[in-house]
Amino acid sequence: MSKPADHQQLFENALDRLRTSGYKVTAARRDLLKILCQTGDHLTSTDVIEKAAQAKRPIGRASVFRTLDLLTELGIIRPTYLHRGAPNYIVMPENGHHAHIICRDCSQVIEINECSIDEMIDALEVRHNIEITGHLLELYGKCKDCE
Amino acid sequence: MSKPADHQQLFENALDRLRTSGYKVTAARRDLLKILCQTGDHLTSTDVIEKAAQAKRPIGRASVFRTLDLLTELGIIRPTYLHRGAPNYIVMPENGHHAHIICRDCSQVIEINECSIDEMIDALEVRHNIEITGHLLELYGKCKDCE
DNA sequence: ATCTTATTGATACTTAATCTCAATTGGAGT
DNA sequence: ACTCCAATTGAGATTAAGTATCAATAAGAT
Repeated sequence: MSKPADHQQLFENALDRLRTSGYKVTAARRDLLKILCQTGDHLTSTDVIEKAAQAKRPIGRASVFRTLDLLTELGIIRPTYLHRGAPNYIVMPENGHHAHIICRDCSQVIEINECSIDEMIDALEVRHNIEITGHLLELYGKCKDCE
Repeated sequence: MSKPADHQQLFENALDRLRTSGYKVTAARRDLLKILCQTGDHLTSTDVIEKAAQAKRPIGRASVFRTLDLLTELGIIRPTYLHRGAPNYIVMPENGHHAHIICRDCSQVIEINECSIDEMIDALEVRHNIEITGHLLELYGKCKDCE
């Protein structure tokens, strides 16, 4: 079980992962990561493009998509489907665990911090001979407001 | 723990869910569901559009998108982001459980049938006062071929 | 068999994402 | 600090994905 990391921590860690993976830490990537970490979860690419365009040091459209792809590949962010249309991106913490509940009626998203599937993951690693480095658990249900 | 339902079972069950939700069981919806259930998981909308166009009784582009949206809303299918670009759709079984591992290197998808997070879900239902009807568990790692 | 309403398909349209290529920049090495 | 080179960027063109409109059709209730 782990506490949610604060924004600054997430940001620093993500930068490290970029660096140690051999990619350049450019102004565009730094600024974009800042946007993602500060704003919080569930931004669409359009959201990010908008924010990036309004920044003091604007980032181009193509670079936003490229960076989102790169960060996804590195496991730093993760696209997920909340509503129709474009994916929403979440920033994955260092331990790679993220879980939320989506209400099927109102699409409200409830973030979950307690997550105890570690034992199951251990078993899967052995059974499939694979090293698991992260997960996304999405739960679907009907929230109390929608009952 | 549950066995994976066979295609026919998935299909019949999905039709039932459509019907009991008050939607008409049209030829287009039936054919499209058949495509989804028979072909298996991880088709993109473009894949489905192609298959639907080649069928004996072709289904129009717009109807494919409409039906994919409807089936998603009903929890019968679920978009996920495996690679870049458009989402891939998976057909959710009656029990609403789906889990897979995605290799971060080669994007290979390993389906998982054993899934033991039921106790955890019970606890979450109580804690968040919500009824959970399904989940998607995505695990990220590096498969043996990519080590 | 009839009727009502949901659904469909064709087309036009909007929005999202990708490609290309010259200009720029991070950072390794000197 | 300075130089250099490959990685990265931005602008704009292009392609692909998804949506809207509306007359025609079909499901299924009576």
